[in-house]
Parts: sequence; structure tokens; C-alpha cells
Amino acid sequence: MATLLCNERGVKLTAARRQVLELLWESGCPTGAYELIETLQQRNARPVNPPTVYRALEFLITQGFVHKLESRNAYVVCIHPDRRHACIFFICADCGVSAELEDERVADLIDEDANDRLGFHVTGRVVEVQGTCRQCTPAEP
Amino acid sequence: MATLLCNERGVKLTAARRQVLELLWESGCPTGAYELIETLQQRNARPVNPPTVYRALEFLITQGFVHKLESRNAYVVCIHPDRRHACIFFICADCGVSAELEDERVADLIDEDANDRLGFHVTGRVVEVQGTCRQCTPAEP
DNA sequence: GCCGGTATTGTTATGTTATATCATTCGACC
DNA sequence: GGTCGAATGATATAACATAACAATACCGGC
Ligand SMILES: [Zn+2]
Ligand SMILES: [Zn+2]
Ligand SMILES: [Zn+2]
Ligand SMILES: [Zn+2]
Repeated sequence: MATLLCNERGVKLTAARRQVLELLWESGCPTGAYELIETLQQRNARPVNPPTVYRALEFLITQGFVHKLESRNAYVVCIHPDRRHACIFFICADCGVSAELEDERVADLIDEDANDRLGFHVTGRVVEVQGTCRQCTPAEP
Repeated sequence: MATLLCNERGVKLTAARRQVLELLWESGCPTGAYELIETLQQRNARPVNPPTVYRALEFLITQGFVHKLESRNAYVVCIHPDRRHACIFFICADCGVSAELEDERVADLIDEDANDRLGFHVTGRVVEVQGTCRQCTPAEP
């Protein structure tokens, strides 16, 4: 999947990059860079330095395979890396999972505010919601 | 202003806290914690350690006088600290200024998505927009 | 005024996240 | 096989943030 997209785009999903992406898939949760470093280290049975992982993350983010959760300093796989999208992250403060949702309406409102009220030219949006997921929210009485 | 609100709320705007708030007001821009530390150090002509500033920031954020910009690791004064509000930050990548805008509609859409699509209980929202402000955006031809 | 408890600040150390820099290796192409 | 640019390795350090405990300030009751 990511391999295909990389081929199409003429960029290389090298071993290091693929490994980081796999780790994030397996984790399923937003994961910190240093946690990735540790896991990689164990798997490869040799030292992995921060730049290795940060460079891989930079690539994966640029290619749209991974998002950074700014409010957590954590990284998570994108659920639809094949197209540009305006997404919202819902991050559970209890169990740590995050859910990515697409909602053009939010992006449109933001862009509208930017244009009409500020004359601001939008290049990117960070929308991250804190709270508790369904599993971690006790049912209403 | 902040002094009044603190009195109402029965909390103290001590010297350290007031100084940090003043610095942020003067700066007018999102400012990093370590920049605040340096400036404080110079003004007071004595060493200022990180916990001093981080504790002040924590207080100011709790009281709603200051916001943290997660995507910048920077802190900025709130433009309407007297009431709870759902705000959006527009951050210029060029000159660094940020504009805070209130828009309930965005918050409502987010909450709607959270409820209807995820069963997610929202406790907080981070909405930060990257781009260029009016001054830094060349006029259309 | 003094005492005792609580909030705040000082101090030191350390944890966590991220990047700069330069050397080395890899891989495609000629 | 030699050349060039991309990618990785390796070391160091920058930037951001908190833990832990000691010292001090503040405020009530006495
Ligand atoms: Zn995505
Ligand atoms: Zn949860
Ligand atoms: Zn505000
Ligand atoms: Zn600007």
C-alpha cells in the first residue's frame, strides 16, 4: 500500500522508513519517537539513534502516511494516506487511543474565518480533541 | 484586570506570575518558556530557573489568562480571559504572530462529530491554523 | 506578636523531545 | 568501475519540561 504509493511518487520506502511505519501500524496508538527508537533497537539488536527515527518520521509525514499529534508529541498512522484530507483527531486521555475523522465542514469554517475575518492564508490545520473515548466513558445512568 | 479576576476567584497573582503575564503581554507574540526565563533573568538580575516560569505558566493557563500553542511549544496571552471560550489560533509561519478568534460553530461541529460518530466525550479542543497573516501575504495580482 | 499550617518559591537534578553536523554508505546512472 | 545525489550512521547538543525536596512567605487563630 505505502510501497505502491511511494513507487507512484518516485520516492523510496527504505527499510528504516518501512520499519517505523510498521511499528506505528502495530502499535495502533499514538506513539512517541523515543518509544519507536527503543522498539527498533530491540528488533534490530543494534543501537538506533534519534535522527534515524526522526528522519523516517519526517519522510512519512511528508508523504502523508503518518500524522503528528502536536498536543501529545506522538505519531500515528494515517487512515487514508492516498489523498489529501482535513482531519480531526480525538484523543482519549484515559486509554491513549486516537481516532482520525474527516470533516470538511470544520476545515471550511476555519478557512472562512481566516479569509473573511483575518485575511490569513491557511497552509495547514491542527485540530486535536481531548476527552475520553466510548470505551472509557461510563454509560449515562 | 487579571488582578481583579484573581481577587474574585480567591487566587493570588503573585509577583512571579504577574511578571510572566506582563512579559507575554509586552511580547505580543507566542513566546517560548525559555525565552521568558532569559528575559526574566535579565530584568531581575538574578537566576531564574525553569520551574519558576513553568509554574507561573501553569497557573496562568489554569486561570485562563494564557494559552499554550501546542504546535509551537509557545505561550500567548488570552484576549478574553473573563469567560470560557472555544478559540482558534491563526499562527503566521513568517512573522510569528498569532491571532485568537472565537468561533462556537467550529466547536459545535467538533462536538457533534464526537457525539454522533464516535461516542467521544470532549473535554478540550486544540485548533491551531498554520499559514501567513495579512501582512506577510503578498497581495493578489 | 507568635504559632502552625498551607501556598508559593528556590534549588538542584533529571527526564523528554528534537535537531545540527559531518562522516560514511548505498544505489542509480553513465 | 567512477560519479553524483540520496540516505544513513554517529556524535553531540539544543530545546522543552518536570520531579523532588528545602526554604520562605502568607494568613488565620491564639
Ligand atoms: Zn490522515
Ligand atoms: Zn479510551
Ligand atoms: Zn482565549
Ligand atoms: Zn505574518
